[in-house]
Amino acid sequence: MRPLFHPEIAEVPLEAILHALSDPARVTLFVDIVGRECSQNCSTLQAVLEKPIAKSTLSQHFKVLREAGLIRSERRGVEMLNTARCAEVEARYPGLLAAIVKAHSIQRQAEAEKTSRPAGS
Amino acid sequence: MRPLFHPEIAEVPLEAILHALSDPARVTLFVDIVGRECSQNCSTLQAVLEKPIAKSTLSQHFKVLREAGLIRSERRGVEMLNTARCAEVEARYPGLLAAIVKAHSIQRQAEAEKTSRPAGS
DNA sequence: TTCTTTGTTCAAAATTTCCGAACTTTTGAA
DNA sequence: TTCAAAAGTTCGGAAATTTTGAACAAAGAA
Repeated sequence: MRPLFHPEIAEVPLEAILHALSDPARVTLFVDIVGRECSQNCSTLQAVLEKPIAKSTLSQHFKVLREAGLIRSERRGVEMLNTARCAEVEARYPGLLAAIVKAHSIQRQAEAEKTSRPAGS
Repeated sequence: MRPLFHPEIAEVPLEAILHALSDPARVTLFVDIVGRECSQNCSTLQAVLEKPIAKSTLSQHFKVLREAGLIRSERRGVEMLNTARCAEVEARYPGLLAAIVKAHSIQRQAEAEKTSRPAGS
């Protein structure tokens, strides 16, 4: 298996970062990774998604996050441990990831309130 | 011609905003609109793009920005005047647009320096 | 009216994404 | 060792999205 490619943040276009996080599944996975103490493998992380997706699609999503410089994936035995590269991205694009993670949280909160109060109350 | 649709920011998923700005042409157009005092029509704004694109593609790009709640387009005679909806987006997702606009500026700056100093100097 | 300018819509081509099947790598059990 | 299971990757075709030229619509000027 070819070694995984991890670009320097300086090599990653801003558009690639935004594209990586413009997918519902990917931004959810990334925010979850950011919020964890310990790195987790891909299959475990899939559990945070609302809709189940194919294993090959999940692999592709992790590749997109990795090549956007957002996560680092290390092989640990048979699994991959994924960690966020927040500090590196922050060094180049200050405030970017924090704003997106916060926005995601705000959206989740709004959805939760919408669900608990079905129609105008 | 059907009236243009402008969603409430609360109705726009975060992913739609990120997707709208994940395209090189769209983020460039948007950042340009944000930086202008006066609203501009679509054709004029096309001049800020590096690569020329088809008129129909440009129209589609503005539609994507509009439906992501990022710009407001008003018909003024035969042309469309576009303005950014920064304040509204800021109210829901604090810091998001500022961070992206700033990141875009940082990237432009880095590209400029790279061009003036071709290979390691 | 007729022409020009600006932007939209439509349908087909080009590109990207998703998924199932097959494959690789590593671990652990027999 | 050998075999099987687990976790991901790769590949090829199907499905979805994007791009584009051509035709169309609307407003204003001649």
